[in-house]
Amino acid sequence: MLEFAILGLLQEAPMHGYELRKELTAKLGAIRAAISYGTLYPTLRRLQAAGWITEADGTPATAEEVPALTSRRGRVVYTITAEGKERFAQLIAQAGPETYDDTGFGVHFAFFARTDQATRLRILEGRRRKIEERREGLRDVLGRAAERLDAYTLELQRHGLDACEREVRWLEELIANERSGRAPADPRPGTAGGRGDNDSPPTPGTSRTERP
Amino acid sequence: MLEFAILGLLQEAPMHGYELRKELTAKLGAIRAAISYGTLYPTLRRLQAAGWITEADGTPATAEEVPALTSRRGRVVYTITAEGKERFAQLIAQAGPETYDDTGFGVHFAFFARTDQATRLRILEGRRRKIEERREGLRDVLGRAAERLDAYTLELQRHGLDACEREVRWLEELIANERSGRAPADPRPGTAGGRGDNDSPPTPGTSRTERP
DNA sequence: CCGCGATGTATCGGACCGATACATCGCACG
DNA sequence: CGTGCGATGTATCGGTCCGATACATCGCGG
Repeated sequence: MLEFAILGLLQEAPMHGYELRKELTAKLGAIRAAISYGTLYPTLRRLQAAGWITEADGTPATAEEVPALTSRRGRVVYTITAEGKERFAQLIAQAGPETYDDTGFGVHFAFFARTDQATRLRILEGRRRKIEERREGLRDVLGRAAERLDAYTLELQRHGLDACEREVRWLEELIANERSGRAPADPRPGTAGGRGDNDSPPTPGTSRTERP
Repeated sequence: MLEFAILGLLQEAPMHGYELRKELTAKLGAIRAAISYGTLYPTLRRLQAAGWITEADGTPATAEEVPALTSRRGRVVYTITAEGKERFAQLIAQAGPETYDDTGFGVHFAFFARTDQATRLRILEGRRRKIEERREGLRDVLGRAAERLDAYTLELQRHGLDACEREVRWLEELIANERSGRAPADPRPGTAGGRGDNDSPPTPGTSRTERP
């Protein structure tokens, strides 16, 4: 999961670890807490060993260029390689059941702008399926086993059920939008959006079309 | 976390591993997927080593009928000990910041029926605080960094923000109920509940008052 | 009588977290 | 002028938990 996110982020710009974590937090703040360095740095080394990213010292390696108003100390800047981009595309294409759990889905969704429409649809529908199953499980418990559980546990289930129903509806909307080729959260024309500025094109292609 | 849940469940009845997992799934289905056996069994052994649970063979031990080869594998039934109950109470009393993240909060909440009111209140307020912080972070990103992010990422943040606001409201209700001594999800008298049967007393004491 | 799904116990590699350590930089405050 | 302090930055370690896998028993229908 983290591997996927790093590969995705480094395609926007080369970064060092600390920066990577901040960007990760900004992008994934809705679905998970800040990533731990205890995970980040070992993962970076793993990706580097696999040849998917390369390490470049932050200090002016190319002689006099970039006087660097900051840092003499080794800030290690990572850059994604061609193999890394390929790996990222492969991870998207392979997106399977593990993509449907909470974290996996969120991370993949955050990089939908780099995902082709067919895969987006597949992931959204897989996620919906999974949430529907969870919802049915909760309904079962609330219906059949209600008297076995205490009031607090029941309240927890109710809250969870509500969240499930809400997410299913959200996914339905996204799926409908996806099928009609609109951008996410782009209401069908005629409904006032409320929020004025919505740039970002209808995200038509967005596929990353590697060109060697 | 799992340790806490096991100790809590075994106070209701002795169980073997498989059963424990099913009960765990029923009770925590709203907040997390089924627990893995790769976690459950090692944890059970750890708890046993610590003296908090004891192992008892499920089959009646008829003398020296020891399984020489592939004979009847005993279902291992675990029972909580007095030390285990004490440990559970201690875990509740110590409930700190780790209790405020998604999983930690959910698990503790599921055992609120075994938690004294003061601690319930403390946990609910800590959780609310944490969600409020997450909410502010999301508002920040949506406000300040919106143009840096693509439409999908923004949609994810909006959905997350909505979930945060919803959870804060839910927590407010629970806190208000808690302060007034009502049971959870017990609307103030006068509002029709819609759901007919709501047994479970107002959960007045519910404290487990260990008596040495 | 055979297969098959539910029940049941168990291990192993790997992902990820939280605490901790340490070093540099800019700057506010005395 | 220096001094401490918060942000930046890299790194390790122990521990929790997951997912895949393996294996054994039981009841049931075909």
